Amino acid sequence: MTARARARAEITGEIKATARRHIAEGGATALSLRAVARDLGMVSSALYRYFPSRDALLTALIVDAFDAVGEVAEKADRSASPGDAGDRWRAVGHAVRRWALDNPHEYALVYGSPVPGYVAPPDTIEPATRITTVLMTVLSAIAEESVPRFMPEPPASTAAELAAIAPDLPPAQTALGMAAWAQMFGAISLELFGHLESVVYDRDAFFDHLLTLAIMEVRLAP
Amino acid sequence: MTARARARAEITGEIKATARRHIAEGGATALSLRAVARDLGMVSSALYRYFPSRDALLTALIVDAFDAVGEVAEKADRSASPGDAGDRWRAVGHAVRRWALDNPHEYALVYGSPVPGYVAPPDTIEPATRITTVLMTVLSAIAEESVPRFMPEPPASTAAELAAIAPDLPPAQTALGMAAWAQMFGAISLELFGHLESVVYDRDAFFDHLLTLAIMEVRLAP
DNA sequence: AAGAAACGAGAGCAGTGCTCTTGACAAAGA
DNA sequence: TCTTTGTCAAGAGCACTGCTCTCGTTTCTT
Repeated sequence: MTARARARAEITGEIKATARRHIAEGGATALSLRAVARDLGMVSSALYRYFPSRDALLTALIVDAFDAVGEVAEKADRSASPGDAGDRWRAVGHAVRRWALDNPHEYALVYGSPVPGYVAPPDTIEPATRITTVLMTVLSAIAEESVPRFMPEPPASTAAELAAIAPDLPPAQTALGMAAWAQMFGAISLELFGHLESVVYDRDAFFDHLLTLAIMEVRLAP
Repeated sequence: MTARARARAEITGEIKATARRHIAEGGATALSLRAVARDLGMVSSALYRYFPSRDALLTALIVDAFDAVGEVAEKADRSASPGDAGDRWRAVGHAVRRWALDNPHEYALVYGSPVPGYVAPPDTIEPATRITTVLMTVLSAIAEESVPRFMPEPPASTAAELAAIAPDLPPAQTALGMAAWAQMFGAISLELFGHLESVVYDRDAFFDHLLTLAIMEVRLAP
């Protein structure tokens, strides 16, 4: 590796790092090539030697974000008890949520609304499958575990809040209602933001089935 | 109502209409006051007589979008069989999804990532509760209905696709897995994009309970 | 009818992405 | 070792953005 190639890799990394910093505190539209260049003590045009356009820089950051959330999920899965599929699921879920809360703008970058005019290049779909693989693996393990049928009660603090929301319903049922809500919302967002199109094709029927499942839980509550 | 007030209301409506049109085909960041003004045959500065800033115009559009999706939900609920809570739920779900697919950028405006630097003014929270009210009402009705316990099978087309995704699992279980996935994703997005903070306070415990519920379904499958 | 308020138009400021040209420097070939 | 070749930072410049200010003009209110 020549000195030039090394310098190039280093500068590319610095550009991505400061760009990520800017996005972290202002979101995607706050990403300004000139501002990044200013922070690095170079002139804006010099930046085009490393990224052909603003979108290209954004794409690189999106790929990194997909990779980051995928790694978070994999790590959480590994750190959970291998035999307990439920523990694995919850570990992954909490880890992904933690990452999302810590990096809200990066989460929005990959799971929020796509940047207008931006079309995901092929480079992004491979890192995107990383977390999908983890989730599918864990869910398969859960499906193969046979556990007694019971519907868990929410913990005391949650139960109190749920009682405040719907005083005339048992908290467990309200919790299932919010789960149904989250599920519906999540299904729409997954479909709309393009994380489903390569998996499910008859999305009308699929969504209808999901809606049915969502309220089955509510009915199973008591 | 004076002629001036009438003209003002009319022009305000035209501005919002063309702004909505621009957003529909380019997203929120494609909303340019100058472009809107150009389309209306006026100069950009004149537009500031009607909206004090770009964000104010965006806020008006967000309020309208919340109102639109709320009305869609209410209308769907009314058009369903009043006695069949499950039918009401599915009608609302399909209607909201339809609206989201028809108006993706407006959906992203209210349920996708918030525009950077944009903080939702108080005006937006009241229209935002409209759909929440509908969903809670329907879910309450579902909770009060007593129905036999059974886990519905996915329709044939969906079952085939699910079998392709996970060949070694029963399609019904794969469907429940994707429902769990959508639920987790939806819960994170709801929390992150600020549609939950005025409802749930101990979000850590709440999210943990949701995660548990999500996989209960998977376990209940066979 | 006179004053006040609202209005549209225009110029101008600071910022943006991006392109093109210029000169300096390093890496390889003769 | 000298020369060519390609890469690099820098600067000027274009078209665009949100926004502010000023200027006459129109409309409503008193």
